[in-house]
Amino acid sequence: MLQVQFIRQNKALVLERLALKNFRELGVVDEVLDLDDRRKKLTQEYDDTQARVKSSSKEIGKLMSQGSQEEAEKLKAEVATLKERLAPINEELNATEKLLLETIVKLPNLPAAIVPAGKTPEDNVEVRQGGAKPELYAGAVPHWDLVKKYNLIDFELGNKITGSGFPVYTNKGARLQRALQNYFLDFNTAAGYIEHQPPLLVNEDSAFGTGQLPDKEGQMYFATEDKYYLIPTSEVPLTNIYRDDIVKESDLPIKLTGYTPCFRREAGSYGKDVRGLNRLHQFDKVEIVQLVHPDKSFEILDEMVAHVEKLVASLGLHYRILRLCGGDMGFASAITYDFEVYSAAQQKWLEVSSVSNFESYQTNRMKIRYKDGNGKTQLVHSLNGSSLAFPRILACILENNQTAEGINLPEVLHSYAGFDKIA
RNA sequence: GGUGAGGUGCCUGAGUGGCCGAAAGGACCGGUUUGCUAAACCGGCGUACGGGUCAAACUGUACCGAGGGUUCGAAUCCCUCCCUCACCGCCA
Repeated sequence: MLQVQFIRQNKALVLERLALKNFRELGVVDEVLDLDDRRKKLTQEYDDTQARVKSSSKEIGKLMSQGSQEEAEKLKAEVATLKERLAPINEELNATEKLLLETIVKLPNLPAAIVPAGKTPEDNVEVRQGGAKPELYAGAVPHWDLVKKYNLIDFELGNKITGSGFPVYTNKGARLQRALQNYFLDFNTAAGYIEHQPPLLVNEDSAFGTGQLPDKEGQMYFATEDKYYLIPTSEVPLTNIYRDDIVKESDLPIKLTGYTPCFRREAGSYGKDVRGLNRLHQFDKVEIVQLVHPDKSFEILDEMVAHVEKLVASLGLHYRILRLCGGDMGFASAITYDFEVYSAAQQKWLEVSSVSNFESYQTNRMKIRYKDGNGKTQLVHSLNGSSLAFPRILACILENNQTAEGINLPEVLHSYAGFDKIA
């Protein structure tokens, strides 16, 4: 969430940036400031009164030990009066703080200066393309036909066991998943990311920390009995590792990577966009997360983009990198680059990675800080990116490398998969 | 799931109603000193939200798992919840 202090000092900028993100309820900004004023005033009042209660209480103790019962009783009566005043102040203060929090979390992060204006994906700016556009042979088909033909994925079986969007990977399809996992993780750890295997269910605090709560409950599966959320991405448990911590400045940057299944309800999605592997309720992803010094986050964002680009390129896929416009960015992000790979058989671009700088938006929620040279506590910046999400990568690998004789795997996967061709 | 014990600062650990934001030791930071890959000594060393200040200094309040209660006063007493550990049960 945004910092009140920052909003107070940069109100005009905040309003302008929020508008770029197509955030309409600009009145929320004033609400936040009013509530914060009120909070301060009540805090002052409460603290002053409480200070008097405390000093009187000490006095009472002294009087009693001196045997001055009468004096003590008089003071007790005074304290009782003060405490009567204290209760309603405290109640109002708590209510105000709660409302302030509920209000300020409605504000999305401010888009960075270089974020393009716009409302829809059409307004995203293409930064660059890479890889060769695949030429398919005449008999080429989409991946949902290929996986059937070669027995790689059974969607119907997933329907039977669970429901739609929960595919069963079989034979070389399953093995390929395992290959992707190992390849991606090795690629990330080679770049200094520390591998983690986090829980797949998280508590409410964690879901709040990365910005899934409030408001996005509907996107997550929820285990009601224990009040745990199934993670929509490993970003959630990975970033929350450092929740409420003050890390050493010298420990930055902290680089994490992890493989997990991801669970998304994706309520309301339908049609050709969700065909085959294009959109699933359960899918696999390797994530990279960094916690960094605030002065470095944009530099590191570029590094992370370059890192993911190398990975995508190594798979021989035709890709493009988009800088998302204000309207298409996530709620918590200050700037996001999307990676899309080209599916020749579907003749469309498929998003496979999203790399974002959240600046202090998440860390302010999670209270992830470091001490600067002056001993002052500062928020670190958080970033993350997919490196990579499996299903669409898999779809493109299958589709783009199909021949009349079978599917040729990208060379980097040969040793991981244990085979180089699906036939 | 059952029974028992317990949750105190970065760590260990003392503290059963006022003198406790909290002993002591360790770690860490700064300094002094000793001619040796280190020791000794001195000092510092929580967080949050206010006030104050150019910034500090300084200062108020809260926090000893969380929330509530008793009391003039709570780390200390009571209640609820959460968590940890041990043993038993069950089990990958």
